[in-house]
Amino acid sequence: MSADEQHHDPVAPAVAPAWAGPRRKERQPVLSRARIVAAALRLLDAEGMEALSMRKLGAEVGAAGTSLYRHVTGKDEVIELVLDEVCGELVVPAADAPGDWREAVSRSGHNLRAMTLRHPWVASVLGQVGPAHLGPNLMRMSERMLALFQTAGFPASEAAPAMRAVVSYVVGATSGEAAHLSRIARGGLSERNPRALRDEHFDYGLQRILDGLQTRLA
Amino acid sequence: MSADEQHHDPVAPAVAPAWAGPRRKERQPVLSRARIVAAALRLLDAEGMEALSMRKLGAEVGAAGTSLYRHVTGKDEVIELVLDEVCGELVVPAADAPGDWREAVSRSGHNLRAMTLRHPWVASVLGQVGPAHLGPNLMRMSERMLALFQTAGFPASEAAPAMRAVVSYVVGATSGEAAHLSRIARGGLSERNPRALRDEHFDYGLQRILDGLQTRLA
DNA sequence: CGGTCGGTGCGAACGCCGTACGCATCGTGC
DNA sequence: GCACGATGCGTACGGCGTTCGCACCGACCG
Repeated sequence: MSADEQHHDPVAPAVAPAWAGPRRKERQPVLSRARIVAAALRLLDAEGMEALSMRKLGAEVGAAGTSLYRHVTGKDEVIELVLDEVCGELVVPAADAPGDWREAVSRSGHNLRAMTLRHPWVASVLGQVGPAHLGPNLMRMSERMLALFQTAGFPASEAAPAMRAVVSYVVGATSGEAAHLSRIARGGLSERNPRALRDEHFDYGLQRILDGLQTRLA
Repeated sequence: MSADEQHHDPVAPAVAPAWAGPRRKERQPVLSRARIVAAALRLLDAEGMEALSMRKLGAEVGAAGTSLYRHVTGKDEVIELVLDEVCGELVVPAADAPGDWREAVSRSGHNLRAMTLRHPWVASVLGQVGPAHLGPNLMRMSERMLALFQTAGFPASEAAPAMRAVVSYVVGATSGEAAHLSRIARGGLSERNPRALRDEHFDYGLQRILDGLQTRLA
């Protein structure tokens, strides 16, 4: 056999392996940024934040851990990329869409919460990193939401603080929930609060914030 | 030399070291839970969450890293303990104190924020762990704050969600600030927002939530 | 007073981590 | 046909959390 598919293995047996036929399995896809963040997302959703290591991530894409560094500067960048990836799932209504601002902001808040509960590791990332350099997806959502407040009639100096208030509440409320879910998933305790009750509590706080913001529009 | 102060060193020289006199330096204070959490708090405040390692913590108390395990089950417990320690700094007014509920809750929120900004690593802990098993200090503060809402006249089913709304906002808003501060401290960028502006934005959101809650008391 | 015995500090070691580096390989443009 | 950049990877380094067994010490019991 030509020694071109088992390149320099120090303990390789001398016999020719039968699978020597197709030069490399299917090297078509190999490595790429997109493939890496997809694998990282799979790993994080399946096993949580502290299960993400460069070696495991390499195995997930079918490569050695150190190969990733050809495409990514390090673990931090992987986390930034995958965070922005899930931010692509966010939905916030356009500012010029029909319907009142309150409904639109409420939906956006629920959507942000739903995304974070789908990917509970997001809470850990936000705690550690904060949006260090917020990616394009997160930036886009941020701007869309700000537009919601601006067209609702909030004065220029208040639109941003108002948006921050809503987002802060959602992030804070959801962090607690996500940590709770992670603990459950990691085999800790059993589900205590039925889902409906958590939903109700979350919406209660969100509506109170919207009540408070609405008084500023009079 | 009596081999009782350099117990079993495989490459020890045969000559008697001169410093054999005072058997151990001053072994008076040695190790204890309190000493360990105090050292951990010092380390965390000085260098942040990811600088906390059992070895460094051991060095901080003047011991080997592995010695800590005689007093503490592991790193997680250290974090739980030190988190509850700083929660002892929290101040929330008594429910039967004079003054309106709104002022009391507002003060409590500002106090919680101030504590977290004094110890920015708290945000990381809340993100990762959530109050896993909330310690006695945190529990005490939680109950005091709940009492504030109950005596304010919130119906029994609303007092807890109302409290959670306020706490969630404060935690969410402060996490972002703390991450920002940590990045600044770690030498990243320069202070961009003056402190006063951040204070103002935080208070804006807090007051809007209180506005919203107040409407429920009519 | 001698002996034993639980509590305590610690060195060594295991397995994992993030990452730097140099080598082998491969596809591609001259 | 060949040189060269891009790419995958084995190796290695330093650090991490944690376990384990040994040395030591004070206290208690005879």
